[in-house]
Amino acid sequence: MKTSDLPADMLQKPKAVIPPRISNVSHPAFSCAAASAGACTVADLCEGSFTRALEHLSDQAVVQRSIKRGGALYRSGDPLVNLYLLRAGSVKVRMVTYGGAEQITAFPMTGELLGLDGIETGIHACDAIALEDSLVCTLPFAPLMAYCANDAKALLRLNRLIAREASDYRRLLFVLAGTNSEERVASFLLETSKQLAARGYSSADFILKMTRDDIAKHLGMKQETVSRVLARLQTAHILDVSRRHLKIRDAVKLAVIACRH
Amino acid sequence: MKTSDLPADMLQKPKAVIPPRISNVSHPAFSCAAASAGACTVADLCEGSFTRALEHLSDQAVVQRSIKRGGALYRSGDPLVNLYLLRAGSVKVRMVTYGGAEQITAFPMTGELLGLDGIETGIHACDAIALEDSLVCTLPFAPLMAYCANDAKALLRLNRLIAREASDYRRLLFVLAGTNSEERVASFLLETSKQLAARGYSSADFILKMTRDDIAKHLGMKQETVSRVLARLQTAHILDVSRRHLKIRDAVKLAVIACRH
DNA sequence: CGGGACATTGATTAAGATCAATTTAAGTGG
DNA sequence: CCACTTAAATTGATCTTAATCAATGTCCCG
Repeated sequence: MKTSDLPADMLQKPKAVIPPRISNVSHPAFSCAAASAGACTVADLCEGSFTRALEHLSDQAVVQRSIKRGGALYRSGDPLVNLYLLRAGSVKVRMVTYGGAEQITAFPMTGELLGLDGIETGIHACDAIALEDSLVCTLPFAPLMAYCANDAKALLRLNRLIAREASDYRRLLFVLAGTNSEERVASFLLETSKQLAARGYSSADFILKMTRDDIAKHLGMKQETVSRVLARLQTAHILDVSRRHLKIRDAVKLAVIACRH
Repeated sequence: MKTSDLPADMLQKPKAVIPPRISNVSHPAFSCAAASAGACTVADLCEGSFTRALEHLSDQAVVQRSIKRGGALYRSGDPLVNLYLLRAGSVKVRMVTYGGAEQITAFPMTGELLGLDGIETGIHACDAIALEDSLVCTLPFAPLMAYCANDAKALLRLNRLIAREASDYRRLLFVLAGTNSEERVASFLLETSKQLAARGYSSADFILKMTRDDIAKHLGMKQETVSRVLARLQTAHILDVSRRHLKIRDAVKLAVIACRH
């Protein structure tokens, strides 16, 4: 599984649904920068049996799909048909109550697997909304399962991917239940920074793809509080904030704040 | 899959690790009251293929294990060897930070499947601590997976069970991120009430197995606040509270409170 | 019938929500 | 290209909620 040199920002000018250029070796689902940088959620699946599973699938149905900024990859209530591998762009995954309250459960980035929230019931429990024009590979769920049944390693890996979602929520649970607003924002920023670094981007200088309100709805706080915390961290020379553009000036102090409780 | 008439409270005087009495039809893993009442997490697995999987397994390794109140079924850091079906008693599942902060992720009751937090990495991420003397059936994980590979329906069911954990956390996330202390306690009580009802117990008059502090550590608040909220609900004639003994006097009002946000 | 864990209750403080007013940036269409 | 429109972000003043600190009460369990 070597990587292609497909640019990470190929979506700046999204081009319809064009079949991806396939480099000499790699499967379209894995010709992403994230995989090469080791940040792909499914990266450890890239070698060996899971790759074969996907190649098997690709004979019939692995296609790409582009989603415009603000558009939905899937919505709560949709039947689970596919899982999706995020190839470019970024997404928010959210639940919405009848009352309109919104909880953002995750901000997946390139290389991550989307759609697992549909597995429990066969119906998606969340909305997946693009934060910018994005591109995914479609992984039909039923054939994927069928393949895994014939491949013990792939099966274990699939199960681990599903279990990973619970792990992620468990961590977020901890943050929401046990920390104050400053710690929440700090750990969110560190997490984002780490994820970007794993994808080959700067860990200290980046653009947030989501609004303050999105961050607030992820961390269980209000947008005003997010703003104020960022302002405070700026004053303390820990961050440079200019709207969505963020520079981490003192990652150590930020980590200390994140781990205080 | 009919049920046996094994008493639900058989653990009041726990008897060593004695092989279960097997009724004429049922598998030991399913001779629990919860399964008969339809409250078993794995209940929909009880019929058909999954039962065969477990019968297959029982030839080799399905054993029961008892845990004393306060004892650990498994601990964070333990390798995943078994999943466990809770047959009697109750449990808290928790994470603990280096700093000693504790987050209780769930209070499983009879019929629920334990140990899924070990699947992602092969190492358990949580502690499972008995809130009272309890009894579990041991389900060796590796053979279970091996069996599922041969049975497409069982495989899907296993995956759904794993995904269910994420669903539960997602719901809790919502509560922690979006509601005040009164709403949190109200939804916790309603949830508990519902689960008990599903197991054939009274939904309006029950004994909590956990301390106020456990509830607090589940809901992201302080024990004093839990106490005060309960007192307020008592004053409002919605509850009758006497330490762990709880009566729900007005389930409708309680539900209104739980859904306010 | 102690002793210790658990629970309740009160007084005070601090953190974050809420309400409200600007400011800033980014599109959009003439 | 500029004026106009609008979504997003910031900032301030005030209010509410729950945390904190502290004392007391009570029920099991050995």
